[in-house]
Amino acid sequence: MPELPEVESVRRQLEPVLAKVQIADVELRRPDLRMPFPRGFRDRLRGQTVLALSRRAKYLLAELSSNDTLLMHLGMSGSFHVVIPVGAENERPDSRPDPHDHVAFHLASGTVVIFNDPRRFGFMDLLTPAERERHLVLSRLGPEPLSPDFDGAMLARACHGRKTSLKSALLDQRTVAGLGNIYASEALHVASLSPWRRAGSIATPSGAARETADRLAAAIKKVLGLAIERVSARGYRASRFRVYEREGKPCPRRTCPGVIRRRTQAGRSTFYCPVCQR
DNA sequence: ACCTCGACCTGCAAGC
DNA sequence: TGCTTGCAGGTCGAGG
Repeated sequence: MPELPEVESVRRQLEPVLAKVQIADVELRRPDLRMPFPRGFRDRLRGQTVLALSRRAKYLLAELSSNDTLLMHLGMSGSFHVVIPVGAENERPDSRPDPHDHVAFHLASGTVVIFNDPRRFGFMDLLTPAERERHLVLSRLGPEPLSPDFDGAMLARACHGRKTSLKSALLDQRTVAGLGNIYASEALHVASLSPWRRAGSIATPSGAARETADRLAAAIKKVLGLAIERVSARGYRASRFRVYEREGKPCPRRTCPGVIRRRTQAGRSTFYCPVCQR
């Protein structure tokens, strides 16, 4: 489920459970997810204390007392759940273990943190400080959209000269980090911008497009900020979307007579209002 | 260098 | 009921 808001919500839930706690053991129930677990994964984690749990784009980073970083990605279907130890009388001997519970972190407190991922598009990696420093993906990620220094000027710079569509540019993690298929569509609707518009068109040298880039940057912040609140309050999916999965429904913009459409763009569904998004 | 496409893997809903 | 098909919120590598 995870775009930036869902990952941030997971981080907030997990942080108090993991931070300052020692990992007693790690159980790997299969050798790989999207890619194999690194060699020595278990041994390098055992006995480590998690100093902090942070997020960059859609990645979770657990800083360890060894100075290594446990890098985790939820892929398309990854989730964590926390199992707090209870008395043996509460055990359910008849319950089958979930076959998609792939990793179990046994904490010194007795709490167990389980990683579940049916599609196995997620992954975990263990990085030394040097590896983290020059990590090919991390080092190329674009700005954090919710950081104060992300603004229209920054977005315009990232889109300058690009011939791909605005939607594709937003999905490209080097442009802005953390948007996915849902919130890219949502942000474009808030900003009244067509998903098919050329990305470079919001960055003309004349500065005429500057207002457009500002509007889009503000829309991204708004959509993500709101989604974090909703996801954290109500659980996973941020319940109501403006356009996503709303094909055939009226455009939510007051006074707009449009009807939401869905079209495939770069192999993925794009939802938009053909009337007010230009 | 840039961009698009297919592949990765499972589960679920719709259609026949 | 059971089969097949298409679709799903992410990323990466091959190829144009």
